[in-house]
Amino acid sequence: MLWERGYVGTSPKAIQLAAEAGQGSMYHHFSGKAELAKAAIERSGAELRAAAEEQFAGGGTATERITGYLQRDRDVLKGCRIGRLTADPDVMADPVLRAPVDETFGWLRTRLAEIIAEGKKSGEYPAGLDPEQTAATIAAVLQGGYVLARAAGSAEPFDLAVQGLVSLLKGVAS
Amino acid sequence: MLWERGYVGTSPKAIQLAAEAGQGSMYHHFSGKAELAKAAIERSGAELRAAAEEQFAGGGTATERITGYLQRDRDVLKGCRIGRLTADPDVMADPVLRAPVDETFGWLRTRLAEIIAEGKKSGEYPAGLDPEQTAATIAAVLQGGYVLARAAGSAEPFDLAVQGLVSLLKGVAS
DNA sequence: GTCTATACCGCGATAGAC
DNA sequence: GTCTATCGCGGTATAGAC
Repeated sequence: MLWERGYVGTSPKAIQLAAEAGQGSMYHHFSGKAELAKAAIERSGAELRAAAEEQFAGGGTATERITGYLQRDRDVLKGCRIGRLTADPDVMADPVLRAPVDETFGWLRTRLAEIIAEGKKSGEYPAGLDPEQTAATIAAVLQGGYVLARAAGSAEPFDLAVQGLVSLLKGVAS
Repeated sequence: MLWERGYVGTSPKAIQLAAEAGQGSMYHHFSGKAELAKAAIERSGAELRAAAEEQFAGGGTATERITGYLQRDRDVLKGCRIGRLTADPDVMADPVLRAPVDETFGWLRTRLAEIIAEGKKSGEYPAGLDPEQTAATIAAVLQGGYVLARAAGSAEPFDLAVQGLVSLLKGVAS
């Protein structure tokens, strides 16, 4: 529900209805909306990391693993579960809720930078390529691709952006 | 206010307070929240186009104009006024509100593609570079850069992503 | 054209019975 | 642990006076 409607747009009552749980149950197990959201965000972050690592850990060159990650099947029009939360004022205002969002993208950028560094070591990428910068660019293309796709009501801009990035990466690869 | 709190997070009452206008005035000039938001979104879209065109129309090579646009001063942590709306369920669900968002990004991608096509014509970029793809990638890096920056609570990821993209572009340019 | 008053609803949380 | 009842608040809009 966070994914579809965001934090502000999701009410405890709606959650209870979807979970077929009563008010009392919810407030017995969670102190309130924020704590419940925290649990949900941490879970989504863990799932995102697991899904990404599946691609990263597979064999192949750095470019192969990165393009595999970029081009894996995605629910493009629904956007990114974690990324969409950055537009939620209440999430951004609460350090406890922002933390798991921050950590997830921090992990992703670090992991991508490692793979690019490996690609440099193996001679796949030129020595001048900056791993941190390139990692941020890759993560940004995905997040921005979701934004463009949702704006257009079509997955096309996402696919174009990803293809454009892959072409640029192949352009600098030896 | 749309920029800071989004559509769902902005109430008519708050708007009236900020504008020092009464309820009656607002409902006399606008049929309701949606129509008011439509006007605001269209205005933001026009401003975004004007600001971008300022960079695009300046002199210089295609790469210079694109990097000028990418690196211009931005309120990174506040995000993109138009892009953030793609996370708003009520905006996405209403075709009338989504239309100006769609048109703004449509215009931006088209304009960037034109500049890249000019760069190809002048021999700055290789014939194999796809203008539409590259344009989508550039727009996505900006939108995604905002997302990463807001997640991190720092402009750094945005700057890294932009620099990474500029490096890749320069890598394929002759 | 602008004002105040009012209406209706749903949010987020609490209270206290069972 | 779960239930129902209730609370106070603010969102969104309308009514009708001025």
